[in-house]
Amino acid sequence: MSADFRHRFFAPFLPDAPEKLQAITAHFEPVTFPRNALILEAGNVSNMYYLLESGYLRAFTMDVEGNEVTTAFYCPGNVVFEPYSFFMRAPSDESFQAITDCTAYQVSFEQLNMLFHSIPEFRELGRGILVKEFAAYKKRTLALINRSAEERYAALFENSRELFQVAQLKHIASYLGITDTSLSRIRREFLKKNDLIK
Amino acid sequence: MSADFRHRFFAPFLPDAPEKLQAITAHFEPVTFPRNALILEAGNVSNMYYLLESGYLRAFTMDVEGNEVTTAFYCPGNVVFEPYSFFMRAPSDESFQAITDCTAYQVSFEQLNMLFHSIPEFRELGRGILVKEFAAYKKRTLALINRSAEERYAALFENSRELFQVAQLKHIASYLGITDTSLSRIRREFLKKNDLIK
DNA sequence: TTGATTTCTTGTCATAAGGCAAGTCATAAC
DNA sequence: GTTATGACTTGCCTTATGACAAGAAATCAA
Repeated sequence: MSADFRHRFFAPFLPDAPEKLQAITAHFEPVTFPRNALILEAGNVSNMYYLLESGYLRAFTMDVEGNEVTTAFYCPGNVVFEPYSFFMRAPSDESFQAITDCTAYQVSFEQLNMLFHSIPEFRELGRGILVKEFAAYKKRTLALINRSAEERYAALFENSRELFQVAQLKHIASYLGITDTSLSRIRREFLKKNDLIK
Repeated sequence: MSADFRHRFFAPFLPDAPEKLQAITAHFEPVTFPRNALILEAGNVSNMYYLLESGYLRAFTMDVEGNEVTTAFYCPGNVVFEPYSFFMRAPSDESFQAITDCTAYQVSFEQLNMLFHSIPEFRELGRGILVKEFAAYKKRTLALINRSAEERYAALFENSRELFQVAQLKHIASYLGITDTSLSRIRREFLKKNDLIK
């Protein structure tokens, strides 16, 4: 049978410690966000750590000219938090926004820290999540240096087609490091090449 | 008086626990690297965590076409390690290379983990270093999206002029996301504009 | 010293992507 | 319905950067 999402998420990391698993999942409480909701606003301290069960989110920040730049997309199954603001208790440069209705589980900084202190395996898991996020970010930004915009578009498209049905073109564009105008043209060529035109 | 580098590095984080400070610094042993030495080779597991006391290092990886891309420069005072490989015990995608003779202090994964388990303050410090590295990386790569190559060059130049006297142009170029040809031209224009021509 | 190798510069040309503005289309507000 | 607003497309032109190749300068080896 399928336990709830929290349980399915953490169980593989604690196969032999059901009481610890229970202690952890009990602290992640369900929460929902309507489409367009701001989950975290830049300038505030990120105080919640989320497991995204369904729906899509994006992170964005403002560049020096005041333009929004989407820095991340979050898909179902992802962990959502801003590491620096969350752990250093500092104002966030980034905002999080729901791009569809979402369901998630959340835990506060205080609760998470308490769990880290009391459950070494959970501490290790938390660090693993952080370093995996970092590695994924490095890998993604490497493409900004050595792949063309069309290649970056194709990679994102293959990785998450559903995202393209819910995210705005301008958000995808700034995530890929190009303008919405360019993305519109790239998309046209891409669909033409791949005979995906409706 | 000035204690050694390890002590100066860690003392501000443990002002009230000299015995813990001593336990930590005792596990960081001095090491030197000659210019051009490969400190970590891609494919191997990163097993050492370094505090760089003097000299400069770079991290690099290979892109899909087999070109070297410099992903980071490390200056005196920096912490040097590859988080994913180090903590996940996985082969590294990146290599580290000394670009000058260097002196550093190193601690192994086993020793660091032991210290993390036994000294909660050190654990917090370790996490702080990791999230600061991540935040710095995010900030730097954001410039790849919204700043021109010349602006990225100027920022790096201001941030670390000494680096420009020791790092090769092609390494700086791939770090900035441009070719060495373009960097050569950008540098010429930059020096002209700023009346820095010798 | 000499030659070999690497590093850096410069020229010519091609191209990816941006800036700007107009136009279409869909959606929400009234 | 009509209008207003935002989302996306397209055209025209500019520009930053890349590709390639030749030459200059620096470094290293013998």
